[in-house]
Amino acid sequence: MRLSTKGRYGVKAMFDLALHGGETPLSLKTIAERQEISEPYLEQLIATLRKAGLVKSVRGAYGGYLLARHPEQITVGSIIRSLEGSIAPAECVSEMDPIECERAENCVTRILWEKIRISIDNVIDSITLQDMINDYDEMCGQDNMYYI
Amino acid sequence: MRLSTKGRYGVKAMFDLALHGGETPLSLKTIAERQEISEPYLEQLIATLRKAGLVKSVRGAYGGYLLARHPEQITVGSIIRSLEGSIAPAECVSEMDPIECERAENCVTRILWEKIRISIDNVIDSITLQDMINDYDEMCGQDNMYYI
DNA sequence: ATAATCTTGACAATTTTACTCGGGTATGCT
DNA sequence: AGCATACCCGAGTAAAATTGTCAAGATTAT
Ligand code: FES
Ligand code: FES
Repeated sequence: MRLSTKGRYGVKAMFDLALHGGETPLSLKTIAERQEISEPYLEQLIATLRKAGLVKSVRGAYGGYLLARHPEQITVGSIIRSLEGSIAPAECVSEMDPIECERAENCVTRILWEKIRISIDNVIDSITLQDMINDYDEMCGQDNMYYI
Repeated sequence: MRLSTKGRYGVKAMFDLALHGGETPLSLKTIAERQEISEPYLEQLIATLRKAGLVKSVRGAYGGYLLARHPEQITVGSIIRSLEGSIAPAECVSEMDPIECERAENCVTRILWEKIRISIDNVIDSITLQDMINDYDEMCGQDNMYYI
């Protein structure tokens, strides 16, 4: 039940965009260096995020990436789901491509996997990038340092 | 965020023991056939469950496995955790072997992973094998058939 | 023009998963 | 005692997923 680096890096990159981004785009290089992610790898991930409509890209010199929406309108659920697919403990309870098991209608464990999936969904869909920024501000509020 | 077959088969096997087991032990072969799991593979898994103190074994002819405790005293959390390790979305928030990331004290995503982990823990620790049996009874209550 | 940057697709190393296999050990039954 | 039925243990292995790398092209500010 570990999230792969795709999902983890993706959230980190999106958080970086939410924290340091604004009107002017952030280059991939900047994000990759600050979050310590391999640049060519992040390239792949952010391409997925772009296709999912979570970031906008600006090509050419001084280009880069911008959040497609405001931080309070982007949930970590949408980020993780776009990079990892449905976060289902078993394929048969996936929202996107529910591969049916045989004997599915009589399967008790299926009920269990569904409960777990729903619980995860509830958490990740209820947390937005803005919530993370708030956590962040609270975390380094006293000394007013600018971490990461 | 998919559970591996270890966790899934483990829960299935334990549920089988809870449903069909009793005073006399169930042989590995019986469980493996009923749940459609490779017998030598299940052998590995149940060895882990035995070491975790979730099942007792009876060696020799007419031997097999028994639940170590009553179904209402065994949570699916304990089963999954013994087979898969801590169900942490990132290593740094694992309960068992929390491999610290660098910059951990300033990491915002860590708060997120922790929230996810806690939510999963809450679900799987609140569901026992007895709960699954109840779900099962309810599921095939009308026609009184004995599935699986 | 040119440098910076995104875009795309293919490729490769490493790790994990999901098993298999072979032989050993304990126990009930006849 | 001897045999069949089980559990017990450790090694090995093929396939899949993960985690990247790399090269060449397209776009745009300056
Ligand atoms: S595990 Fe998929 S229906 Fe039972
Ligand atoms: S991801 Fe582990 S501390 Fe940030």
